Amino acid sequence: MRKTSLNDIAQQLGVSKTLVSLVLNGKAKEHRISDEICRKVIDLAKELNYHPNQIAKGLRTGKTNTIGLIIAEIANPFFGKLGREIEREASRHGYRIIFCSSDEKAENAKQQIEMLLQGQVDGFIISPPNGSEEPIKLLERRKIPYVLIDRYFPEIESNYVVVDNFQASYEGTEYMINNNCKRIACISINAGLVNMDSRLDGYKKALSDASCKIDEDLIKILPFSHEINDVMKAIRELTTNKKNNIDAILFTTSKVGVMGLQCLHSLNLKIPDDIAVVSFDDPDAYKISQPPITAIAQPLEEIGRQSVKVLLGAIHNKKGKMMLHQIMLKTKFVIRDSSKK
Amino acid sequence: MRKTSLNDIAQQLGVSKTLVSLVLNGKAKEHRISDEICRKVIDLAKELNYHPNQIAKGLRTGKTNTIGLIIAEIANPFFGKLGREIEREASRHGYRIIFCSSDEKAENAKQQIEMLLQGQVDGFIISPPNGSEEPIKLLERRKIPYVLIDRYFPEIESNYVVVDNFQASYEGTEYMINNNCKRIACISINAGLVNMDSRLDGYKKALSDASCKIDEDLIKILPFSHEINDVMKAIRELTTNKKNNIDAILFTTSKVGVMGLQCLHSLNLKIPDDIAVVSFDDPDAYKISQPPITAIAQPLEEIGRQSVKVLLGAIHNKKGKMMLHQIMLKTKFVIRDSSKK
DNA sequence: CTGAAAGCGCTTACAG
DNA sequence: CTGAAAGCGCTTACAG
Repeated sequence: MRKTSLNDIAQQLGVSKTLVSLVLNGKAKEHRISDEICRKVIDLAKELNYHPNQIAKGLRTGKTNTIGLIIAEIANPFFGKLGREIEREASRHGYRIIFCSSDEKAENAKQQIEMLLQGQVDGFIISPPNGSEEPIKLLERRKIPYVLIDRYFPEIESNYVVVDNFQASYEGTEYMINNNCKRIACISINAGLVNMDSRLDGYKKALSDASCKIDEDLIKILPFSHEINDVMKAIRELTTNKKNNIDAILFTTSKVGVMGLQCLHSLNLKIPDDIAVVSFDDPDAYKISQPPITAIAQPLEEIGRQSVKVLLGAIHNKKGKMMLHQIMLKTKFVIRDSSKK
Repeated sequence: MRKTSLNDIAQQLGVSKTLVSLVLNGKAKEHRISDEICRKVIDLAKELNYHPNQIAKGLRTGKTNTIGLIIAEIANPFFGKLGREIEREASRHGYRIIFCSSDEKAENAKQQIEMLLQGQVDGFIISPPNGSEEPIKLLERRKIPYVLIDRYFPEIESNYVVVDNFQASYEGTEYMINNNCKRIACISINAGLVNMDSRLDGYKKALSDASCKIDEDLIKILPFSHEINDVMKAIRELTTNKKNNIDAILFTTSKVGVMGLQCLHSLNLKIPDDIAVVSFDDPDAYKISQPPITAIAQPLEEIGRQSVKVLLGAIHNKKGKMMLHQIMLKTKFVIRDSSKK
């Protein structure tokens, strides 16, 4: 049972492929094709269960209706949920998603971008790892539509959709200060990426605005690829050294946060009495945690929606003036029991 | 900056496209093409940063090096992690992944399969929703390589990679029985799907083998698309009705389990003292839960690996005899504090 | 109102 | 050892 092609329909009807193509693409009117033939073509197409070969169409038109999504890790719930939203919005517009997990490695992202550049996607949504400026610039040079999410490179003028990390972090830190936390530590990752740096800056600014000392010993930056023992080491250093004397932690990602909670539990530290906790992101785990964890929730649906919208705008507008869309969304501060002293 | 094509290389070198294609596809030897030309072609290709257009290649060869992955929900951590493993293994073999979330709706899966059937993928890995026999049979008729994961249809002779749900469920239930649980409830979903039915059967068999009564009132089956209030309703019914008198719950998925834990907490029921808990799957949330949740962990890496392997086997073997691969893997029972009475 | 023809960028018999 | 040609399944000027 071979797939039916345009030609099959044309031959059975004794008309040209041109005609069939025109009709099936809804261009019958503008070419004033007779209603009778129109109907015949449409009926037969349905009968033969005709679906145009997208590959052939893609080769001819240069459009694939496919978006390349490059994120850190689809297994990371943050990106999983974001991916779902992106898929949902893309699907509304007839686009499919090819996804690649970069593991936050620039080399991976580079290879993945180059691979998908080979005529397979109409554009990219990318959460660029540290050091991946080069492949992004390549997209720029080649005039491939793309939009960055979660972070961006200040030195590259590109479309992006991010959240206001500085403000979010400021708010979370300020809340802890107002809840009588005196020595607030911060465990973060990925130094150098603009989103993470902003989170750190927001934390510092909140402290200094409240006339709290910024103690570099209370700031732990983990390597890009961190595992639970990295988090454990950081927490041990923070909690065993008496002079640190911490009573709260801000986790700047849920991946770190989830691991951090495991560590705190295994060290028998009580939340929030011993250590108050606020974390970026809002995975399921935070809702069922005892106590539930105060979260800085990102508007995943909105990020997904906007990034697809901006990308499709760029795809359809390729020839027109490239308008830059740089969108910064608000996070939502979800207060739960982990941050109450 | 247009992409360089085969023709560009051929023209600059004054040779034919044939030659260039042959060389770049590593068929120089078997066509005894001179080393000198070989080198020239390869060097120029590198210099021009040539990458073959996969779409054109796909049209010609009928191969896209792309796998269609249809799962319930990429935002569901179980499928997210599984997706990651599938991506990893596929990537090792030079394959990309287009993913679609069916939301467990047969109609969605059908549309997604039909869409990707239009020449876009070489094969499918599918977690088929209830009632999606028809599109699966379509693949069968069209001789499209595919492999089912997580569940299968007993009446369709297909490749699949699943876990031994009966045994897993039996083991979890048996463990609770041996831990002095007398009245073990089961909250499940998706009646009719073979994996869920097996989980229920395993639960029942363990009870009857231990001479415990199977009380249908203790079995709650939620609709396909369940939200937390469905779970809440079930748990309320189980716990408020005195004659139910339950002291343990088996959750047959982590999605239900995570919601269930939220409900138990909000009802102020203590785990494991009031209610012991065992759940299928092992999301992060179970590790940081207090107490940590006893889990029936699925071998995600193995499922991912095997499903890709089986699929690629089928793709490469298309003409050969279709050997059926039906793989059933063992789960891992991870005992934690939630199930100790 | 309709069709013949070119071409998207490849691969692959076929011929020499 | 190398090349001309056909063709994958479409779309789209162009011509009438």
